[in-house]
Amino acid sequence: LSTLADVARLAGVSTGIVSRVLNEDQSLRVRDATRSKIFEAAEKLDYTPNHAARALRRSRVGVIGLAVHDASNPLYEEIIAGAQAEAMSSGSMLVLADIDALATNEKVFKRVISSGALDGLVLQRAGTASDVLVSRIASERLPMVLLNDRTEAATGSVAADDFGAAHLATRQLIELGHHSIGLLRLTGDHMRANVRSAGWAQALREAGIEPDLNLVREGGQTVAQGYDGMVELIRARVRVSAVLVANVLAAVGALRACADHGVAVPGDLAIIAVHDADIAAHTIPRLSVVRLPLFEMGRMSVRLLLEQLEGHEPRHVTLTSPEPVIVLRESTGRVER
Amino acid sequence: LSTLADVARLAGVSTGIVSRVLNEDQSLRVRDATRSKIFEAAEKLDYTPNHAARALRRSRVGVIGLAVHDASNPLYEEIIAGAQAEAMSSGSMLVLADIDALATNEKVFKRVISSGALDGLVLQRAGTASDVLVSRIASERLPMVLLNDRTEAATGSVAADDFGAAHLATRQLIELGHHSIGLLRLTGDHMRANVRSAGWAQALREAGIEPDLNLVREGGQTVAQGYDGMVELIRARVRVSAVLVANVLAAVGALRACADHGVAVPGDLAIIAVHDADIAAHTIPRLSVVRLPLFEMGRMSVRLLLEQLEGHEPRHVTLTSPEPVIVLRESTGRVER
DNA sequence: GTGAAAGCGCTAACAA
DNA sequence: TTGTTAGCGCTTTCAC
Repeated sequence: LSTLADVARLAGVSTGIVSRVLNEDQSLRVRDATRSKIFEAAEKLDYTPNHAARALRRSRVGVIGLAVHDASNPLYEEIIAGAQAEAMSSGSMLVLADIDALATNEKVFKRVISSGALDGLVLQRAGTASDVLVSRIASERLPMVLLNDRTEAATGSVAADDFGAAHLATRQLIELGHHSIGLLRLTGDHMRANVRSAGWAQALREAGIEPDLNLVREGGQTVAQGYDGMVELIRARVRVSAVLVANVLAAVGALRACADHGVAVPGDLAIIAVHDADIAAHTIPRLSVVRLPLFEMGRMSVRLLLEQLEGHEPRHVTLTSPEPVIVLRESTGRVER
Repeated sequence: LSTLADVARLAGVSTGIVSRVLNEDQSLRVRDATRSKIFEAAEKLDYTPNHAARALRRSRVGVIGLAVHDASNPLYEEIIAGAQAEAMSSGSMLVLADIDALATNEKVFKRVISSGALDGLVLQRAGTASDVLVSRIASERLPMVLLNDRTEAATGSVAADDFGAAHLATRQLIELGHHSIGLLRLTGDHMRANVRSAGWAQALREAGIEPDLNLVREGGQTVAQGYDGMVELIRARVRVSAVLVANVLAAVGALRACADHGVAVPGDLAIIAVHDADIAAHTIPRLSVVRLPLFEMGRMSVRLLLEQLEGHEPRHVTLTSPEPVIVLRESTGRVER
């Protein structure tokens, strides 16, 4: 493979200018002829700068990490795509990691983090033990930004309008005529979970309904967890005519639980979920959901990280636009219109 | 952060031995005292070798890429986990990429590939245009191994027993008493697709049934594609009492299509799918599937890649154990027993 | 047993 | 406008 020196030799100049020309150094005045000689030579040799050498020299590798729980959750698809897009457009490479996998091997993780293999890290925490470990280790060595989770001041964060989404969904249920509205909340004590719960409560209060904690269960964020949560709720034999499920996948499981227990959806129980996904349009019945700007969130998270790498102070941004939007399908019953 | 030189200074030795001791160079005889001084110093300074410097020197970065279509497909979860595990245990880092995202930006992709940022690439192709582009570019610059897809000789490959899986599933259907058995095949003309189709055909022939191509449609590998495929099959008004769907997610969509068209599953139509996933146990009705050793496949793929990096010839391996296993749930009807 | 030194490919400060 | 040079942190050969 060809090196800078090869290009310089072929172009008949020194490596110094080749580097500066190829990197489009503005503060450089070159003869046009030289410039083109260099470009031609680079083209001819199919020159690509060596990653390691550049990283060593610049002490910046151009790689940023995105660590999530359960990377194959379809929800992350959009977040990842957004992050990917932003990373690409700034010439960086995005690498995906699973938080639990990272925590499994603390040794390796520490090495990766401390070795300068990454310039920074975007983290989607969920309050687990792995989270604590991973973010403690990472935060003392790398710039970080947190997704939907704003505990520390020293790291950036970006939050979607989780409150608004839950609020909107709940209000929709109320408008449909429901009074006893349950909640399958995200599992754990973290910002996303709490804020979505708060949106639910607030919407109820605004409608003059006192939120009833007996109608709340943990719904998690997987099909299986959603199933279990709904089963609990059904077994509790409380009066509910509608439920807000804080996560689509959980809602898929919840649907199954209803079917297993003879609860008709939407006849006996209306269901609406937070987040959209391919599958939500194909369940029986199809799921009504509220859609959040996940792509934007991914994009913003790496933008904030990049800012920090430029030396700016960490920022906290809450995405207010595009706004959460309701997608009405079958699980909330037919809309009269 | 501390460097090798720092450690050497603190231990009162030269960087040379520090490097060799820390890397456990066998061909080195050191005084035990020296060795411990070095370890202590490294410990004290919390020394971690710099990734870039080491990569530059060794011309090996310790990073291997895994590129798939649709990374958030739950099927990949297992493959990825397996690959991850193998990579970790050999001290490498696995980075995930989406083939279509890569193909989007040929420039960046080429740069990543040629810059030595990756030691090798594991690729899950599906016969798309992106695939062709990506694998052409990559194959001339990097060692590669293909998942379930064995076209070239110059790259390694690992295949699951797709034939066996499809064969097993189809035989199950036959044993259940079905004669008219349809197929929702994977979209595209690639090995996985063709081999699964072949397994279906072969099982039928063995039972004295001539495979009927009128009963075959494209089912793709997403919920939406499966939906469309099944709709086509239903609209064709052919006589089918059972269908093998080549992918679970597609089967989820197929279920929806049946519901939409008044086709009762398993009453009117039995369905069995290839691959298992969390969701298959939560659909209505629950999906019967055949499970393939995906984790093993991921693991083997990076093992083969690592072998190539050691200078061995590319190998092709077909995973025969563990064998495909049937998981009977509801979509094939109750098993008499 | 251990040290010295060269050099991987690149960038940036300084000279010319 | 271009060339020269030092050095990023590490590994490895060769000398002592």
